[in-house]
Amino acid sequence: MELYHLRTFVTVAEEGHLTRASERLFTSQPAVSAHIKALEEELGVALFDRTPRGMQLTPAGTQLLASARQTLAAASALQQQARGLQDQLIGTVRIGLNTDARFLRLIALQSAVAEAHPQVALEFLAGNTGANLPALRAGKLDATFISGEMDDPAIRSWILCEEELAVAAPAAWRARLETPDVPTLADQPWVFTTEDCSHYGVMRALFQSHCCTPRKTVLANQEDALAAMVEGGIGLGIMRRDVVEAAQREGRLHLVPMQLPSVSLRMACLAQRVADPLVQAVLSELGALWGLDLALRQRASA
Amino acid sequence: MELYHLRTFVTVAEEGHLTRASERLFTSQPAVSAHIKALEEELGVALFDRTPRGMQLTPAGTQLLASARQTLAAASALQQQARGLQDQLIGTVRIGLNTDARFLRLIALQSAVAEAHPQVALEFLAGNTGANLPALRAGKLDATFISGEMDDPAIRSWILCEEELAVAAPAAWRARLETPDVPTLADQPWVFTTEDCSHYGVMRALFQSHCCTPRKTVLANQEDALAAMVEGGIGLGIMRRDVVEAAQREGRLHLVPMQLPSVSLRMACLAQRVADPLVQAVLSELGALWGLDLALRQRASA
DNA sequence: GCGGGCCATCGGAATTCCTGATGGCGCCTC
DNA sequence: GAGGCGCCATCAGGAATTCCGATGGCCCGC
Repeated sequence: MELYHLRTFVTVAEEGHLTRASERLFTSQPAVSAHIKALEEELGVALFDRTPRGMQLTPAGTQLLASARQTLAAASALQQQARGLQDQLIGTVRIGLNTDARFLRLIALQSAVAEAHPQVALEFLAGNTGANLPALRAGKLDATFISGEMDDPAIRSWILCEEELAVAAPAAWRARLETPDVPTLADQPWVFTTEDCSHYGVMRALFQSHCCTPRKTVLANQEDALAAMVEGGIGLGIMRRDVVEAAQREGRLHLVPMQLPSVSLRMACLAQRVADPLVQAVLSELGALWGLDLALRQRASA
Repeated sequence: MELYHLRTFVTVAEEGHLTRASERLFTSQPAVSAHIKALEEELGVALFDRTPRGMQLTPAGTQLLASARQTLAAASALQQQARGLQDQLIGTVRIGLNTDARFLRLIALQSAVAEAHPQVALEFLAGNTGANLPALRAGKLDATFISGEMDDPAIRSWILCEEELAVAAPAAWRARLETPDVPTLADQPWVFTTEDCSHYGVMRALFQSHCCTPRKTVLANQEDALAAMVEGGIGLGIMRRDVVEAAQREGRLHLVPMQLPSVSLRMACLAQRVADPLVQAVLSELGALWGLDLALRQRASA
């Protein structure tokens, strides 16, 4: 039995599904299946019941899950303690992104961290809110930018700023969208994001409050792709207001005059990693950049 | 970082010596070196100072040693908890031997365990007190028979019986050893055992109390080999009294008329494994065989 | 009855780990 | 001062383990 067996066990227990667990663990489904099989054989206990709908913890599996978490927590505590003992902080911090580098002030962050901790490497990993949270939970990210609300007690997050959103339309649609009402907008084709993206929630809330459903034309889970499709005339989309404004000035997009609620841009990490010196290093410099006091604090109010 | 890294770390810390640690871990010295190197690189901390005399824990290594032990203890607790949850006890118990199977009542033990726990396999691994204790500490044995005193708090042991010992001589030496005094015996050639064998301690104590030293002719660390050498006329040796008596009746050995102190035959296991259901299964059946009440008890008085 | 979802297995590839041999360094003895 | 020994680090090759894409079996829903 090794720690990777336990990580797999815990992840499968949380997902109830081998394929989803393999995605969180960034490995393949047969690998996850083999980990569980090997662990069950070594422990001599069935951890899961296999059902057509997925993996269901057995009573024994439920009892052992806590011990597995304790073992992983002890190992994690050792790693964190080690980082506190380093002469100079050494390591790599993998940070998930959910929007463009300039908006997130990544260059300044990189410089600040490099200045304060020469032996800490940052890895900026493109993603989106929907992919980043699972990767964070799976331990594949050390911290991540996300947008929207966050109420998972296993995750700590700090609000960096409020992202103001706007409805973007192809420049050619300007005339027919001077002062549209919501049903008129719903009747237009839309470029959707994935459901786990905060923009999607804003869009859905908008239409639900007017009892109508937008026509989904296409889906794009990257902001660049969404912007390109809107500019290309495929449909409407929700983007950050400052981006739409800049594009409108350049004649590439039309900003539909409508007020949308903002979403909170956050920096998030696992609650149990908050004390990790590597995470602290990033939070500290990020806080300085955004004029905030991030650190070992109560979780920001949702 | 996996659990085998931590096992290596703890063992090297205890031994202060890569080669000795590799022997305890039943692996090779380069493998142990690589484990430590990999762990130090991952943690970003030097765990040991390399000296010509061996590996010396750094201050950071000393601090992390406790965390490593906690992690291993948590993993071990999970495994024990799993065994308690098995429908039927499943597993293998590796038992170290230090004398012949008949004396240790192994056949009866095997039958009793098989009857009570059909899915528990016993592995009887030949050894001696000197090799068995390191193997037990290294986790390569689950339990072991040993002889002699035991004062290591990390090990629990139960006295099964007192082994009466006797000095055996080649049958041809009968005439010159009718009623020998100790200096006379010391002047004879002797077949030694290794120093970690309890018989060695008895022999040394005998001569030290008379201020003389026996002549070492040859060394044998297996009882069979020792018996063969004594029968072959190479020298004297200390053996179990019942074995010498049986051989004398058959004319193969001469039992030198002299009283020796007895040594305690014990069953030992790691203190932290006492609660392990597999170990409990063996102790329970063994206790029934020897008419004793072994189990979750205070350690037997030394 | 058919298609889809889910997990288990297989064979081959990739990666990791181990081992025997060997080298470098420091210390001790002659 | 030189040589030998002890100890750890490295190397190359082999062994073992793990991973992955493909595929099969079973169950469920339409």
